[in-house]
Amino acid sequence: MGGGRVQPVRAGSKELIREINASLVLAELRQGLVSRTELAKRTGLSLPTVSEIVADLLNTGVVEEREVGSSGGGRRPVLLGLKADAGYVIGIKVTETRVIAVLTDLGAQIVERATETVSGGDVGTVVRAVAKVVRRLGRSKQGKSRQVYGVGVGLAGVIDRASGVVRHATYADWHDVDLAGLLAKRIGLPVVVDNDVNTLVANEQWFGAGRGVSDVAVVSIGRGVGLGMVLDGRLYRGAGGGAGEFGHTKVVADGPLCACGGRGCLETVIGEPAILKRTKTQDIEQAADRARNGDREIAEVFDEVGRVLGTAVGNLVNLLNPKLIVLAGEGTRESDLFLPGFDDALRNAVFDGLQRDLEIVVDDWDDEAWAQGAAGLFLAELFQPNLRPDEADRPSLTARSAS
Amino acid sequence: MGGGRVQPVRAGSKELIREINASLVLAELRQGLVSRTELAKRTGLSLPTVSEIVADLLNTGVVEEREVGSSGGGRRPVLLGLKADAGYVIGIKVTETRVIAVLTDLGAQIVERATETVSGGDVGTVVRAVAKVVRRLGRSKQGKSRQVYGVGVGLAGVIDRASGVVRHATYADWHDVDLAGLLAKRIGLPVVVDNDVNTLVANEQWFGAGRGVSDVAVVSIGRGVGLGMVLDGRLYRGAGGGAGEFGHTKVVADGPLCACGGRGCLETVIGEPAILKRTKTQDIEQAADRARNGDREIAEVFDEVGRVLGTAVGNLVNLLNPKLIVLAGEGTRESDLFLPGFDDALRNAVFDGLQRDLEIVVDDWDDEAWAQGAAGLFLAELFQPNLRPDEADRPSLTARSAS
DNA sequence: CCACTTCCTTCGGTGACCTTAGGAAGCCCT
DNA sequence: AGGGCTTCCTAAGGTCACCGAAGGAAGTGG
Repeated sequence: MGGGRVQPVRAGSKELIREINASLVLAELRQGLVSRTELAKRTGLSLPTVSEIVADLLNTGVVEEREVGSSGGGRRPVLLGLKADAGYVIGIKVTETRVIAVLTDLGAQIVERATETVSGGDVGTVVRAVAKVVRRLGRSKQGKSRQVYGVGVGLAGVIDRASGVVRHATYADWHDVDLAGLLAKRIGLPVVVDNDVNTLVANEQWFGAGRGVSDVAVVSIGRGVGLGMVLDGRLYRGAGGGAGEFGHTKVVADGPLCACGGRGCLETVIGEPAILKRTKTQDIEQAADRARNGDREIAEVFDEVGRVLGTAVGNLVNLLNPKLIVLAGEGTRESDLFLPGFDDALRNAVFDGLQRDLEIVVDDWDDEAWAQGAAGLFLAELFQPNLRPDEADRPSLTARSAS
Repeated sequence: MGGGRVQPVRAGSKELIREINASLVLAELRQGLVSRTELAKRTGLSLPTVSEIVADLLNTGVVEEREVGSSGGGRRPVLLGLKADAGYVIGIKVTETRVIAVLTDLGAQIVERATETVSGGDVGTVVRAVAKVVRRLGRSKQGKSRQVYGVGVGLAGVIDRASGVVRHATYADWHDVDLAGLLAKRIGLPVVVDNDVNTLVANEQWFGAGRGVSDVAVVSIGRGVGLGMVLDGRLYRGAGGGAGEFGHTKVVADGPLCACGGRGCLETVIGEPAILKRTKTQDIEQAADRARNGDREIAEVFDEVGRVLGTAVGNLVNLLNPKLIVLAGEGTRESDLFLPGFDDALRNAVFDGLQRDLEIVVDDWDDEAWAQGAAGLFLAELFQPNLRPDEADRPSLTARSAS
């Protein structure tokens, strides 16, 4: 049941070696055009090995020889690059009202989009809607069927990623729904389901500000407050997939009642509904506008929101000592109003010495970006070697099929 | 600078395979006596491979053939076991006043002890004291020199484990002291230095309640409050080795001033000095006795301590969703007084659904156990394969020396 | 004492790695 | 234009850890 016992690593074998090394090569190729020789240098592998791996990848069609580089007095290198259109991945963000989907190439660049409205939050409805957009994106406008490697899905809730089971969805009354299984069966593709904040994290880690940084926390603010973490270079999900319930950490003793049943949750102070209530406005934009136009009381509310968030994030830093904090979500649109207070409170809360290398980035994402993140999540799976013993049927670019 | 860029995994090679597989075999052997056939089943390796690896280990002297098991109608298995006295490891806990050292076998069982008093907290003094106990433990009573694989050291502070540099020590004015380097040079053995709570964690993970559990948080309470974490099966230290400053998370807005310069730190509420101050006693035992004998006011203080800690730990659970929480340290001696409040507050703070699989264990450790933990930390190094590319000169049982 | 079971070893094959050598393709200088 | 030099890549051969299959070793039970 999630977490459980440790089987530290998968048993070593020739195939494992090849997967690891192919992944190393692919990881370098994602950074841009590189020659074989350069690849050998960067990965630490010998040149013949790199050549052989590259030959494999060329064969599969994932990589292509691009152009010829320049050199100072010698044979010129053949630059290799990922063949972005060698295949596609679909990323999906499921919200209360809509299913937002994007088709991306292997570089996570968006190629096409599709949306479906849903209502009711019924599982069947959502599955049907997802199947519909996947079908639509699965073929080009000329009607040709596309090579789609799989689908990544993000939604708010507690999700056991290993099994793809939604333990509990935030905006619907789902319990222990095997969404990945249902979808995989329905659309016949590998499906990865994860918490939506984790999709953002994956995107950050692979394509955004967190690229190459091994310890990152992404805090999403908006209606709720979410948290995704990359620890030691890997997305951390907790024993039961429930890590990151940042919005329900208690920050006010005997504070206001939260939808979760607890009292004084962070969300009850800095979530959108809480702000609306305290500013007596209908709409967050309206509140922000007023604050910007001199409404001191409302400005005060935003300032306090920033301070509370700053302290909470500061405590997070004390616990985890990340190198980078990314603030994301709609809530960042009001960052001009709360950032000063946030910064101040953060500085006060963070233990001396953890400050110096800490970086804070505000990154505004729209719904489409979340979907793109979901695609990135699947890509991450695709590009990483299988070190764990379970996950045998994970999708992979590096595990060779028929050679 | 610490953390930094990701080099996801070490390049694959035959040696890596062997290291991984030897580690798998060793991991099984640590659980008890096992036959070759059984090892093959458990590790997923083929029998010939297991035999070969075992042959290697027998050769090295780490493993030995013990006895012959029983079978139902067939050749009886040769049971293999770790040869505990094949070598030793020294674990050391450095405190303000003493250097406590233990010599353990490869099963982390204590074989001998040694202590040195230190005063002043000067780096040179500590190094000399450590060297002294190591020298003493390094030879048996008959004066024969022992095979010692290395030394693990734990002390309170922010420590960059990769380099063994003490960024900041809690009870002394050390900054950026390369303790591991100094010690290694002085005693001529591999040295691993880490935060003392992490030594406890290592012990829990390998030999205690956390054995085989992949997500554990160990909270140490006493004079200060510490936190060590195993996340995804690995000790987590943060980008700069500074993770786990649980004692300096802010729990009271504008609370009392802490030694760290901040306000409202957890330590300022539940640390031993804080309790003494609030109960107006000289000695924590005394306070506890009074509470147990009916002093309502003091009992109230302990109850509140429990509640504050419970909420803080609850928030920790919300963030990380561990499977197990271990409470350790001298502070647990008063657990009868604060546990009820702790439990209550914890239950209220933890997000629904993260509760069900959560386990809480109180584990009282004395100073010697911390030293044993330090030994365990080194053993963990010794038994685990090198997956990372750096750490080339890490001590290891599995990387073969001259065959 | 012979069938049967279980444990372990021996042997040969595969594949991924490496090192070494050498061919290919460019530059530069006389 | 052609020989030297540099750089990039491929070819060939060796090593080693894995595996599967076959078989020897050591028991039990009829």
